[in-house]
Amino acid sequence: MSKSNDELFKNVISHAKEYGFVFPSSEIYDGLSAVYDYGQFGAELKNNIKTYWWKSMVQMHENIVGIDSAIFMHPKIWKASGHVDGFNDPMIDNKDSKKRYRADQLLEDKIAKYEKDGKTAKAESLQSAMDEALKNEDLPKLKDLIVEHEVVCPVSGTRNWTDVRQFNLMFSTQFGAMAEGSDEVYLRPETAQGIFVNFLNVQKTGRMKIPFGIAQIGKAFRNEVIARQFILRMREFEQMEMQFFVRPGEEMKWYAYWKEARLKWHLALGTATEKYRYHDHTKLAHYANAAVDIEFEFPFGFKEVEGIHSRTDFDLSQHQEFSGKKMQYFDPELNADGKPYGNYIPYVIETSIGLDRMFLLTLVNSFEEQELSEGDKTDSRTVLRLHPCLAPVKAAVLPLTKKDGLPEKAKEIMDRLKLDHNLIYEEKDSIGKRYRRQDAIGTPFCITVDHQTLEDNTVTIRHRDSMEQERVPASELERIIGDLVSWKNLLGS
RNA sequence: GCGGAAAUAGCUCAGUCGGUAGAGCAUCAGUUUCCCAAACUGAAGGCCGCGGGUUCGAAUCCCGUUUUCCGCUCCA
Repeated sequence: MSKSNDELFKNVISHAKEYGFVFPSSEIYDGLSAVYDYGQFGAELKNNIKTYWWKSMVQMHENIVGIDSAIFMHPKIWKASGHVDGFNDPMIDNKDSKKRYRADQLLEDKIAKYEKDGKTAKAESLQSAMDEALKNEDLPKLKDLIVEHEVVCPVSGTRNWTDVRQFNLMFSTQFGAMAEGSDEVYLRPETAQGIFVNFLNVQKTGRMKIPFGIAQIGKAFRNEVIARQFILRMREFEQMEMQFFVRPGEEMKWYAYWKEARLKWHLALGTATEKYRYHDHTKLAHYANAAVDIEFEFPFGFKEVEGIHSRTDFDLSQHQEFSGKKMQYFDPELNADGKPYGNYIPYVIETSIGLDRMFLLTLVNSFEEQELSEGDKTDSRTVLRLHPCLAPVKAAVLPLTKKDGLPEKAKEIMDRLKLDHNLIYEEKDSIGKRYRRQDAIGTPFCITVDHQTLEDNTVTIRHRDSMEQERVPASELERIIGDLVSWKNLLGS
């Protein structure tokens, strides 16, 4: 990270705290590692990002519906999804090189070496011993095998190993008040499974026809080995994701469609195109046949914000196998041969965006420290150039002074407009200072009531980005502000 | 998890040789001004991250711990 970017990121974090966007969790008790709370303006901004996503995905697509599934799910689901196996890795550290490895991978490498050297018998005996140990989750045995077969660290070349430890990335808790006899359940490590297990419910009750999508916004939990970089990687995080069910064989068409559509969603907010890039996966997860990340250039480099994955029929097939319920769809449409497509397990295209990352992206991208000095008068301001639809506060109503009946007039306007929008009323301090305070939280418009208002019932609207003002009739305010912050501006583009 | 750095007011930071804590900005009350950080007066705000130790005495020295940042590592 370059020094200026480092500074920028630190300033954004300070700003986020100082102006009530993000606080460290449990701060008065020294905080809890990698857990953060959203403050008064942060919660508003986050809600607006959710609304933008939900409206874009659900409201704007007649064939996409939204659900809200529970965080607790049947433990078998995580066996079916592969998380119980995939999220449990036996790890071992080399004390000299300080490198960490997956114990089973070190042994796999050793087996490969034995085979290459023609020591087939040794390879086979190690393989079966390792499989046995992994199956029984016998960690000391894995360590013994590493010692016995003289596995060395590829970096340091030494055999100075720690014990093998299990890293479970899923949080677990006891289901049922009595610890004894209760079952262990996991906090979901992803929201996707809540959609897959409701596939039949939604399809049937919603009379959904393929292709169709199910969207969801919700919390997920991962016990990351290391969680850092502010709210970029947290142990408790929120996902906004949509699973789009398609006919087998048509998945690549829809993959391409969503890849493009999702980037458009980001760019519609006005972010510079060069801040984004696609990152195509070459190494695919076990369930995917194509995957791409949409990455944003944070001050500390390009990082994944959203993923678009072609998940094939892996998840639904797994649930069909583990639950014994048929996860099929009957497609009555006629194919090229004039026959119905018939029964099949749909293929799935997933779009999954990290809400907290999108929040951080929005903060970083809108944060600007402007130099406004003129002549010998030094001046500057910090402004969040948020899209009006995302801004926590849509407008501030400000009487120019505290007397001459201006506050009364301003409150009258405030009472009318607050029926539609989240507003702030403020009469303390000079007008310039109040403008700057609103800039700092990204309020796009300031409505100023002055002496002329009392004469002809006009007010000024001061625009955050240009700092310019226009005078409009107070009676027109509802329409004008309504138009300026309307979702139409964002969804229509 | 390893290594490095840091932690003092809401924010950014100063604090000398170990002698009971300061600035700027922000906040609150008031006077004055009235369209882009005005000025003045006053107030509030601190277990110097936490816990031990050394010392007559610790923000300061030592040990531990927590949290954060950076680099590794991890991220099916």
